[in-house]
Amino acid sequence: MTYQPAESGLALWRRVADAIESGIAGGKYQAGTRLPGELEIAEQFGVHRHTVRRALATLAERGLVRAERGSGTYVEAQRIAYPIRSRTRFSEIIGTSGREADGRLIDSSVEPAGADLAKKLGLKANAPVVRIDMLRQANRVPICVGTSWLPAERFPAADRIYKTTRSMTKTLAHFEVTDYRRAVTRVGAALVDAADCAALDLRPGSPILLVESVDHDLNGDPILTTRARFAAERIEFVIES
Amino acid sequence: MTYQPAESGLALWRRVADAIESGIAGGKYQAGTRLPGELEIAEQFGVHRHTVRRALATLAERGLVRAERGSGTYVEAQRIAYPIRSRTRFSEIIGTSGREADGRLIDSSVEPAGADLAKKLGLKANAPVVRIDMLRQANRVPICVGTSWLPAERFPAADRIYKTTRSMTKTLAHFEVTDYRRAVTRVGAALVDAADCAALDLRPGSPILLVESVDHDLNGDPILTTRARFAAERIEFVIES
DNA sequence: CAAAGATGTCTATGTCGATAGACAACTCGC
DNA sequence: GCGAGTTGTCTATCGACATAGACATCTTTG
Repeated sequence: MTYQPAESGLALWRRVADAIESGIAGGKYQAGTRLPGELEIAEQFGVHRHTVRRALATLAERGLVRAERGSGTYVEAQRIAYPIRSRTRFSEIIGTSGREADGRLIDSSVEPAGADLAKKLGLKANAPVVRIDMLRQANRVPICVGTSWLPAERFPAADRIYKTTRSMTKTLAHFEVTDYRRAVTRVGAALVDAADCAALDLRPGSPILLVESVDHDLNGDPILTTRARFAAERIEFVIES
Repeated sequence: MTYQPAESGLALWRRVADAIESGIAGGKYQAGTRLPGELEIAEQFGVHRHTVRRALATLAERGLVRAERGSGTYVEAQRIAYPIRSRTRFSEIIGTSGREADGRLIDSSVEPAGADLAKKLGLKANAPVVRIDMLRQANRVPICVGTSWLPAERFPAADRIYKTTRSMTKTLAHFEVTDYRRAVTRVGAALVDAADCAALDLRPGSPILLVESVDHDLNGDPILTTRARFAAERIEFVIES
């Protein structure tokens, strides 16, 4: 065989890399253990050793594996557990895992709410909302990018507060909302697009977790809805019922 | 420019296809609406129109969009909402959405539990468990493949029951477990591997949702743990807190 | 120390991916 | 009915992808 991309649009080395990465994510190759040799992997996938080398090179560059000359290639990585429950706070979760949480404001504005947004926040159509685009990191590693919307009437200039506090919890506290609850979370998966690719420091074709959420205050009134994209290779959601 | 895969291992047309698919999943292009013209998309991504055409062709083949000659290309798809709560039943969820649920047994056996598995099911190390590999469909469209494990002592020959009932709920009912609860669910995302690619009828490089779950009976004793891979393009999880 | 086995690097060759340009066929609005 | 704008199809060119084989360099084991 020479070159048979089989209509998938994925380079062969990329398919091999993805398969190994899946193996690591799925527990087939555990952290610290040694991967099979390059020749063995090549035989397993029915490809040339050079193709395997290219796959491993990209995994090594991303810090997922580490090649040791003369010895073998070893698994490095581990995902952060991200619990989703009624009390879900980015900075708390990251902090509890022993990492330093950070939120950067990318852009913001006040806009009229579309139909979908107004319904989620319990507002009249075209009521003003504050839009906050942000990038969240753990130990300087980007975890997710996303957009939050808050009712502008109740939370005027929430974006300016967020810019200085770098935390949504602290921003809400500014408006006397000392506690709030996650009401609903929707989780899907997709492939990263070009813009997020740069923001999250991912490769094109990496999987991302799409999250859409609504938070209520203690009276049950919606105060915040968010659409975020998480780097799937760095995060795993945990839901306890 | 000629050919610049930019180290990603993804064909350019594939990156464009993924971006458009993300746009559909993320709500940028809503169902029924018209996509921008081929030339416009080409300009937007800085690629040739042929490249865009190839991207759209694959999306059309998968039923995500529909091209109308002389007029434009239109969005078709919509994902199934899959609620995750303490009462989570595949057949119920699919049935409620107006689709026909089906479960096919792929393989099964009785094995000693590994350390991880024994802990999840509250068993002693190496206690026997029934392993059930299955493929689940909605209207004959594959939704997920996965493996369930049950304590073999309490649920002997559970695999044979599953084979005939094609439902885990009915299988448990055979053993006088009329009700049970989801205790914990872990959700991640990855890229599909070769085996699941065939089973789920996906293209290589498609994103999948990884789900690991544990169910308890009403006494709080673990009775069932599952590791499943869902086709992300057909499903979206909903968590209400 | 020596041999086996692992990763690292080089050269060469055939096929596919992406571009470029041109034209056909169809839809819609005026 | 006509023209602008859209999707559908063709030919040609050039660089990247995958293969093939050979050899260097390092680690581990006996």
